[in-house]
Amino acid sequence: MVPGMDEPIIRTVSRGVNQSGVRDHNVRLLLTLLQRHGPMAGSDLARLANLSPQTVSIILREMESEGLLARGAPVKGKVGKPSVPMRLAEGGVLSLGCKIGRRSAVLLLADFRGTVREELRLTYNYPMPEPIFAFLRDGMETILSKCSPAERSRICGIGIGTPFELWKWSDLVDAPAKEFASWRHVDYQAELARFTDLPVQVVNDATAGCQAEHIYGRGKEFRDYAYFFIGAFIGGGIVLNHSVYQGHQGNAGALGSLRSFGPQGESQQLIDTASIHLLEARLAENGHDPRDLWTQPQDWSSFARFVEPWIGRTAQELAKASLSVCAVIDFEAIVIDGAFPDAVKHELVERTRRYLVNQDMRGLIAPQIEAGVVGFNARAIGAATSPLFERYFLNGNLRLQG
Amino acid sequence: MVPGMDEPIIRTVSRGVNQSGVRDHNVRLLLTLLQRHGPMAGSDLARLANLSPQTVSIILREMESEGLLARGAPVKGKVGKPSVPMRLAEGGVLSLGCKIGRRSAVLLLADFRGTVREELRLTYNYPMPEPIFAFLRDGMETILSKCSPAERSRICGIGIGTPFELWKWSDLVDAPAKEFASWRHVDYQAELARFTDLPVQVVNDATAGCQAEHIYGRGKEFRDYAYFFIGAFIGGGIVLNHSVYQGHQGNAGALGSLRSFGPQGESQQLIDTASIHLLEARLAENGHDPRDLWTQPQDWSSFARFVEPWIGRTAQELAKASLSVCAVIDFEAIVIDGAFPDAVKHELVERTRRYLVNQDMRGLIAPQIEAGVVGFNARAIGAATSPLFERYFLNGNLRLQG
DNA sequence: AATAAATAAATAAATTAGATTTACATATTG
DNA sequence: CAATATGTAAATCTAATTTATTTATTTATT
Repeated sequence: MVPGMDEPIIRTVSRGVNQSGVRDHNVRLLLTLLQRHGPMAGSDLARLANLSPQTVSIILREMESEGLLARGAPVKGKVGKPSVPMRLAEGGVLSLGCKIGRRSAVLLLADFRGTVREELRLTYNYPMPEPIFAFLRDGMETILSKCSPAERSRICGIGIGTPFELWKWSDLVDAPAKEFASWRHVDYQAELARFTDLPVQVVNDATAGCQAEHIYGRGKEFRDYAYFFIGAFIGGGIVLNHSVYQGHQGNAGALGSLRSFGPQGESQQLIDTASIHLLEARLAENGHDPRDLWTQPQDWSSFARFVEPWIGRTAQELAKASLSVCAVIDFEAIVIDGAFPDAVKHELVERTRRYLVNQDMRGLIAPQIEAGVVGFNARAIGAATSPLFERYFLNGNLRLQG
Repeated sequence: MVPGMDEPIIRTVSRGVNQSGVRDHNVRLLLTLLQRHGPMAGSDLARLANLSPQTVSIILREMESEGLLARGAPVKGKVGKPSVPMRLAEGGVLSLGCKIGRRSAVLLLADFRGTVREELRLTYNYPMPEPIFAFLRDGMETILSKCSPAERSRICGIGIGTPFELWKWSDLVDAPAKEFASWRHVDYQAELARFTDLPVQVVNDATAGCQAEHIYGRGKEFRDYAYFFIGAFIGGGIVLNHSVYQGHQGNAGALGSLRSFGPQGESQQLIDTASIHLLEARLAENGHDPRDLWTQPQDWSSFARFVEPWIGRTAQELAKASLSVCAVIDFEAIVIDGAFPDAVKHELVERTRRYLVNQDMRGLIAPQIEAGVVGFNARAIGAATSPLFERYFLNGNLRLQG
């Protein structure tokens, strides 16, 4: 049995449970445990899940016969019968992810272990619906044509990561306001339905990044954390109870909208004080081409003169923002990632930690400040996980539909 | 940790489900639905819970025979057999709640429909463990002695609502630092175990207020909201997915620690800029007795000269704080309550609404600003609900154990 | 080195819990 | 009286647990 169903129903608190619900839950639980902890024997899964070995055995054999799980080499060296570790099968489930950003859109195909199989990119001066949907249509055709029929049948959906209320961005991205307003009425489901039958999930782009870090990166280390993704504009995501929380309207973790203060004490938002577009502007002012930031993603050394003060300012803002979010939820950690070189990321994290200790922490529990590991493609990879969670994994928190 | 315990055990996502787990869930679900929606027929419950009428029937009869539910008069006037509305039985479950505050402690006995049966109060200049535990011991004896044996057996626990890290308050409450530090190592479970076998839950006081508003007040109207309780010091709680979220360490909703700014632009916390102790200080400066604020809880008209500007300042702070929290979670609403007259509360809410529209709301969804209805006793009533949730109601979010 | 004992894993068979389905009695409206 | 909805008894079904068995291995003993 594949745990998912044709018409995904929101799991509200107010839902009764019956036997098939139990099985669905337990199947998802075992898949989720294998995803989080890596290959494991049935006996270990039974202990971890608090299920009887027999129940686990039955579910594992079923999933194995469906091709979702693969059998590892028996582990010897301990007393007793050798255990057979089970793992998520390579290519057992595939999904598509798309990220729509300030400078580029990415479409990729990944499997449920996080391996990216194909990746396509479209760059632009500012995003517009028509070229992006054309890119998706052609891109999907390209990608699907490389898949065997068996592989194609294992693709469980496509996730789109896009900023919240993109249509309000026209001034930020120097796009003609009128033309740009067409984003307002874009219906992703409807547009994609023109050329694909796959289920479509729409997620906030930074929340998608958070999702990627959560399942393929450092997220598993923490129960509750806030995630900052610093791209052209800073965004965020939040994790509660080991699950990404999207929020009622999909706008939880809108960390770019946290209050901040400009140099003259005027009220600003984090997006105005801790984003790469500030660095772009500084480069442009000084006669450099800001697009080099994106074309040389792992080497910003030629701009060091501008990058250094930007890191300082950004770290200061992140330290304050970290405490603001910890007043709302007692996060264990703050995870910072972004579209910048690893060296920049680690310097930023280090300095944020140093600024943090100087803050007023009365009534708060200081969070750990940690660097994310997924990096550039986090948003697209995370978008691809949405269909997986919809059908195969367990998500403790409610999620949006569609 | 206060609202928590030494080793918090957590119900993780990673738990398998079996038949008895299913029954437990469904029983709690029906109780929770009756609590939230009021009396209802089995047929309605079945539709709402998405369970078969038969399942609901069996569970209802069982709970009725246990005395948890009572049968209402059959409802006629519609085609078909009249339906029999079932309701939470008066006194079906009882619990104790205690709030420890700046100026007073309260102990009360309530039933699971929210009716307060007994209420005792202890006032002091500042809270200290010994007199408070003595008050609890004597108070419980007083209250229990008025109960029949049957009633006593229906008391399912005691909840304690107390501020986080109380021992750090000595300067705020003008208590001798050394003596006050004894709060640090207080173990509520152990202290109460000296004179009662009831299970003890410790919760943050403002979170308890939130819990009370959530189940007996306006909370049911919203799926996600932040709650401010303005007492001597401001505190908060948060609700996600129709359930109070306490957080990993019990310190979620530490809204008093939100960043704010003093008159000279210096960094402060909301607790310093939006609490009743500011008003107390102003009264004291002007030769009034600040304790009158607490002894005349429904009439502050004699201090109008000071109350009026305090409301203005507080509303301004609340408006900013509201948006800060909405950047973390896309709350539908902000609910404001406190230990002040209803007239003050409504003026505060009204003015917060007006200030809100002048804020920078880019990237955010404006929350509704609403007044809570539980008021003064919210924290103690809410504390009493903790044992109820532990045993009888459904809480979508994980909670701390112990 | 050969063999027996102990241990852990995996699974088949029997049992059990609790949900759903089916069928029906009942009380009401129109 | 027909239609309709509620509420429950009996039968059925799903998926869990429990009990018992097989299997592969390590460890101790001869």
